[in-house]
Amino acid sequence: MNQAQRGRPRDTRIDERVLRAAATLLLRHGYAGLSIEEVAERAGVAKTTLYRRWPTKDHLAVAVVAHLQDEDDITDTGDIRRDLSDYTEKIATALNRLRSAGRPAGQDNRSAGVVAELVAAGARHDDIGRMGRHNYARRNALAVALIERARERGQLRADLDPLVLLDQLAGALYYRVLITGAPVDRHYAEQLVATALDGAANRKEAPRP
Amino acid sequence: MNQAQRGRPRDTRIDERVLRAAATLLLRHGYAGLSIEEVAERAGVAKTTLYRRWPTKDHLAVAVVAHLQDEDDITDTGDIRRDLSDYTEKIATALNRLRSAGRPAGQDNRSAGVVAELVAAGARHDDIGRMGRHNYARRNALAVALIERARERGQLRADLDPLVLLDQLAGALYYRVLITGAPVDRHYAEQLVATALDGAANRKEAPRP
Amino acid sequence: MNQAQRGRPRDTRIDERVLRAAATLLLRHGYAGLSIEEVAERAGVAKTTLYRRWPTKDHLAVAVVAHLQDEDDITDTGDIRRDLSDYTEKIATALNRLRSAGRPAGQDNRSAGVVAELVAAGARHDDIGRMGRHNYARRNALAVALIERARERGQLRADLDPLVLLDQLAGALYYRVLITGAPVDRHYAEQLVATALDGAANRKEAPRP
Amino acid sequence: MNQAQRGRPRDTRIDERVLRAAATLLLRHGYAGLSIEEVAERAGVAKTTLYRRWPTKDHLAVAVVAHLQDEDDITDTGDIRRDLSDYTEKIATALNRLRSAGRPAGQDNRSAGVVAELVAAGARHDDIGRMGRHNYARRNALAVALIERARERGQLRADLDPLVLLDQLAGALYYRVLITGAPVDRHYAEQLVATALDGAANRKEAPRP
DNA sequence: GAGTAAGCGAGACGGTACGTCGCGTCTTCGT
DNA sequence: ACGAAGACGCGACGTACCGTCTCGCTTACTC
Repeated sequence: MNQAQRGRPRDTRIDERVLRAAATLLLRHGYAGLSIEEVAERAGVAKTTLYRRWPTKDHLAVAVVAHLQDEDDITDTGDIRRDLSDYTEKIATALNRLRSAGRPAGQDNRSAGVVAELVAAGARHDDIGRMGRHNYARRNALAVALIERARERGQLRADLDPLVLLDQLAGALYYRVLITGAPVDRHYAEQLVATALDGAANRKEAPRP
Repeated sequence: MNQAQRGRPRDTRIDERVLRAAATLLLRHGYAGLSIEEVAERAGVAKTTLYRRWPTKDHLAVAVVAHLQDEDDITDTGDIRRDLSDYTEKIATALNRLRSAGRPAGQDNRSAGVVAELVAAGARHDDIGRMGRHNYARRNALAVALIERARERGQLRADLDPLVLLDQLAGALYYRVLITGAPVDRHYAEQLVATALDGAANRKEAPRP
Repeated sequence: MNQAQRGRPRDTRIDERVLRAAATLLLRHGYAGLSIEEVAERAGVAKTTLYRRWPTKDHLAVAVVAHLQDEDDITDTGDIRRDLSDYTEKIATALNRLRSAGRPAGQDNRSAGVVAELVAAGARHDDIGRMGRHNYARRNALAVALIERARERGQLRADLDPLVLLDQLAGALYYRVLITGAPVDRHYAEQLVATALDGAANRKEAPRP
Repeated sequence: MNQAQRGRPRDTRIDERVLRAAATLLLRHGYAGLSIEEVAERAGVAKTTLYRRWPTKDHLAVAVVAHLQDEDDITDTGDIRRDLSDYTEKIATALNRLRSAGRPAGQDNRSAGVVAELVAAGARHDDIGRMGRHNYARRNALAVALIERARERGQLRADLDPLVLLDQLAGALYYRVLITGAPVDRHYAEQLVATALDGAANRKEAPRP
């Protein structure tokens, strides 16, 4: 059965207030600008209360970002080219949100760092890392299913490894956001999908004789 | 001509000693385990001397990694498939070095974090970010030239955007290392290149009707 | 009524431990030998805790000395000559304690410096200066009262300014300790009082005709 | 004979420039505001050059103040009351110069600290201490001679210890400047001398029965 | 409705590094 | 030698945040 409740129950409104305050700080001042001390003050909450829910600043930050990103689900229209473009664009949108949210204007490097710090957080704490990988696996599983169905319809090569294709799409986005700083948008998503599906090799001539 | 020398010249052996000490710490204990205080002590150097050369722990860390990675140049054998595989593998090797160096065994998450922290460092300090992007641009320029030559030889599509192809190759590697934690090796590099060149679409039938 | 207690109360034993450790260092190695870092270590206390109570090394040093000097009160026997000698001697004793405490032997210059550094501390920080002057004013007020009573008994001149007399007594002591390095003891105190009371002028002849 | 000169002779104009720069800093920002680094820069002189002349910041500071104070000599008019008042006032003037020089307005505590820091400097370095005491002894010797002559003229008690009288005069001044912060001026000097010469005791009645 | 177990606000505490400051020494070149 | 320039070692400073703790008070559920 349910564990009988003992003692005063947690005030659920607090989570909301804290996450909002933390999100503000995180997006405005980057990861370093997110200090537990200030979050507590802004949320009108004691530090103790914070630590009771998120054992670490890293955990809090992850929760903030998870809270920001609404679940994007995958649509299957039968047109794999379009479905993959949609999927890719959704990832791009989420990344862009983290990248530029709350920024005055121009290229916002700071928040690009937020993504990196989250990755680092995953490396610092096993549980965060596991959770992150689990989430990615879950998301990927849906995309893999999409690809499988297209393959069964004969739209994709029979020997294609779906994960490799996904690596190429999502990877390119992360690479741009994290490393080169180049922009990612709908157009880039489509270009990516086109290149990935049609191949870079020239098929007019014998690609491999 | 040469600027006349003013004052006592910097002791060049110090850079060497410091970078070595820092590299040891960074690879052994991850980014958090890299403390200026201890680097100074191990290198037998005053903390002020460190700060005179690297204004920040982030700057030092970047310098360390730059120092670790020997310049990988690109070879052009005429076989684009092989050249790209080599190039991709070189990146993978560099990433793996950061990932697992000094780790006892098994999957080493900690050092995956090093890459992430370096990215974050680039986001925290404009100068580091600029320098990083500049370096990537330089490396990419060589690869772009390689691709252009192959295209002129008729091996690649005329309408191919070389940068997109490179994003797909390098991006997939970074994605695996940073996000999913999957392994990257020679085999993966080849698989990546094959998928990218030949395309995911099934060409036996009409790819786009 | 009493302010309701908020938060964890300060651990009062810490003050004791810190002041003891600081006193040891101060008396043994002089002002320069008093380092917050080492006090913290010896007292088994975090540096932050120290700074929470004494915002500055100067503040700590003042607190240490204040803690060393037990309140010397003034006795009124009716014999002003004796009372002033006692008072003067008490000051001398306190100064000597600072001067020679913990010194191996011989003329101890170092600790003469402690007095000077405390004065300098009062000049560096307004709050310390104010507090110091306040304390001296309080002590002087008692002595002034003593003098007033003696004057009412007809033992002192009617037109005497008590503060001037006190300046002459205490000042001579500080002057010796700080400037000339000459010794101050009971005998000197009595000599001082005698000279001050009886005057330097020769009264056998008309001092001012 | 004189040691034959070897090498380039010292540039004598440098002392002047340095002392002026140092005096500015010392009077404007107090002892802590006197930094060798900045003195060197302002004087347009290398730090090395500074250290070749004054082995320590303390030594420099002492030199600065010594340079500021022009030698006050003692005048003997035959009127001991007036001579002592003059002497006392001269000391007061010198102290006031250190106390208020360069201050915007109001009571300037900072520079009161300069005096204290000089005393502390004397405690930190034996040679400074010795030199300081020597100077005071020299000055006092002149005053003692003055007093002796007055005593021989029958103006002062035969059993008077001249040094005690001087302690009372000079001490009171230093005490006010350093400790209580009270003002010292011509009027106070006269009051001091009067009290010291005539005595605090009431001579109308039997002072000591 | 008295007990009691937990939540909560507040703030002290230990700890770890950080980056800074100033001193006094040294090394190099040029005068 | 002296002088300018500036690197270097050293020692401490005061700060910032983290995450833990100890108070007193509040809010439920339970008996």
